[in-house]
Amino acid sequence: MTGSEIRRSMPLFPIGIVMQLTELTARQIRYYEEHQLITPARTDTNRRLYSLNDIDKLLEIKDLIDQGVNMAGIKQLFTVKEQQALDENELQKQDEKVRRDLSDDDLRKLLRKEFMQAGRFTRSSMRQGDMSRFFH
Amino acid sequence: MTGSEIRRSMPLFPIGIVMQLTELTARQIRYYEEHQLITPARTDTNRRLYSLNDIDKLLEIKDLIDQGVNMAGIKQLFTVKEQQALDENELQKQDEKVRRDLSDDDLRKLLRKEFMQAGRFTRSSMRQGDMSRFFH
DNA sequence: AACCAAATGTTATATTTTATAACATAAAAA
DNA sequence: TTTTTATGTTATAAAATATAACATTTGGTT
Repeated sequence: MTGSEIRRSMPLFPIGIVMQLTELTARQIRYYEEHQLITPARTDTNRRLYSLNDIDKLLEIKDLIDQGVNMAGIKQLFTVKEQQALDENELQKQDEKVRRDLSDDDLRKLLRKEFMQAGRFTRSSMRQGDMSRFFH
Repeated sequence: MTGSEIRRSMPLFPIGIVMQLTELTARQIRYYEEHQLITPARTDTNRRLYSLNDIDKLLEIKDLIDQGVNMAGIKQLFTVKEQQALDENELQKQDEKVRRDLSDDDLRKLLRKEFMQAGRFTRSSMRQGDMSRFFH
């Protein structure tokens, strides 16, 4: 994990600050947590502490809600994006490896990965219908 | 003012977080404020809010105190460094101007500024003796 | 040694913030 | 129309913060 990723995931902000930064109410922020869209850390005295990543997510949530997406939709979007990020990371690592040492076997693996990547968003990982509102 | 400077001066952190990040007690942090080494913002309900800059300063203070510097010394160091930063900014702006349009007059001004800069730390702005412990 | 001031600790009290939970409500979905 | 979803509102308890006063420690002075 890189340094900036560590900093971005460091639990720093109490809910009051997060309210200001996101212009969400405490009720909303806790509700989104209840629906597992974020999982802030806790102090040893049970106070929630949010990271920069959490705040980014909350801003994304706010945006999506404005666009009419519900909790389930947002959750799906997050898992898809998470998967994408992992795939892209994997692709990049593969690319680097290829640049160092390109074997037939690696090439096959790489192509398979990129194929999977290209096929994203056509099926899988989202149950059909849920996201149909995006494609009309 | 640049974007990063704005972010670094944004009041974000309540004192509890600052205590963790700096490993200073609330008493110490407030004491340094009492001596005008930092001036955190206040919420409309009188809670202190510290910026990243404040936190950096507190870490510097901690370091200097470990080295035996007292409040007055730290204050002097801060004003000197502040002045330095302003001078450097000024120098840079002059440099840029020169690159665009170098007149004899500007050249004279620039040289005078750089001369001043070189002579820093020999006298002035610190009363002799206060900082002598640094130069033995 | 006795003293003094600087830096920090400790304690008490009042206010503010946060957590949890329950009930209320408006808008969207079924 | 009835349900569900997202959010508001209210009450209560616990934690965090502000202020101020007094206590303690420590290094330097006399």
